[in-house]
Amino acid sequence: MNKYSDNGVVAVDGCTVKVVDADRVVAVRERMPAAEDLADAADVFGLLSDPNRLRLLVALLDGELCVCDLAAVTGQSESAASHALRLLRAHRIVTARRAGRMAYYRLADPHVRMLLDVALAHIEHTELLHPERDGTA
Amino acid sequence: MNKYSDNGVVAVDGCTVKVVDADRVVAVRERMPAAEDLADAADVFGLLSDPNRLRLLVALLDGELCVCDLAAVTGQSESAASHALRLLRAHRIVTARRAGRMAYYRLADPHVRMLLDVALAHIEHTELLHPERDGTA
DNA sequence: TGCTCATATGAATAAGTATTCAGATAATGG
DNA sequence: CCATTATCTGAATACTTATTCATATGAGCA
Repeated sequence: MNKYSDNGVVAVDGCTVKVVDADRVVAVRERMPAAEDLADAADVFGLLSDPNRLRLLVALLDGELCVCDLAAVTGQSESAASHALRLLRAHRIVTARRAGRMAYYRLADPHVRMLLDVALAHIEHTELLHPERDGTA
Repeated sequence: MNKYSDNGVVAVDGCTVKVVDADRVVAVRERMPAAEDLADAADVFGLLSDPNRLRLLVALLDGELCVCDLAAVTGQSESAASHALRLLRAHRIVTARRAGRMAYYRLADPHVRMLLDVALAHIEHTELLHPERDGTA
């Protein structure tokens, strides 16, 4: 038995809160990542939560592309693409290489690449289960 | 050589758009998942993009918890937790089991579990690189 | 030098989203 | 039953975010 009992109270931010399984609450709280780390992770997920940004990143999985090609691939205006790319660049998810007046963007974050791979794998998997959706655009 | 040339135009939604590498634009567009699938994936990422929801899901990685324990673990009001859980439930990311007046929630989506695992692995990895942040809440 | 094109930016609007509070529902114990 | 407790819900507020349009920057080219 622990110093906390089930069906008791737990101290949260100084004040006490009623809980059902106090031991597990304490244990899970101890395993919870730091607030700052969770905020960072949430930010990354947030950047992936927009269909247009997601399209941009999927397009970049195979290698770099310039802004106008990215706009064409993702079906958005070049201005919208540029805004989106700026956001992604600010979070170091993509990097830009300038060649004359063109800017070539590429995926810079292997962690994001993994998340994209998981998402795409899931999409393909559901395609197999539910082939009523056409996989191409 | 393809029917499209580099530095040409590509048809997008009926109207033509200037591109630099027309072949790649066409190729990438063909590999792009369906809009609906991308929207679904973006939705899932969006659900993971809030720190409080992320905390809820991380807490559920080890098994089910009731609403008041989830509120305690994640440091939010029970009302806020309930709202968040409702959203997650609506998207079938968690499921609820009722036992009397308590509701026990659990992670229901293995795909989301994978995404959480990737995110947590990344957090732990950066912890090792930058130990200035304390891993516990 | 002046013109055009690729990209970037700012500001404004519009749309979406989180959080809170008050109250509703429904189950338990007395 | 009545009071209490756990959870849920709706509506209001405040906040964040996407999208657009107009314009700026800056490179190549005539």
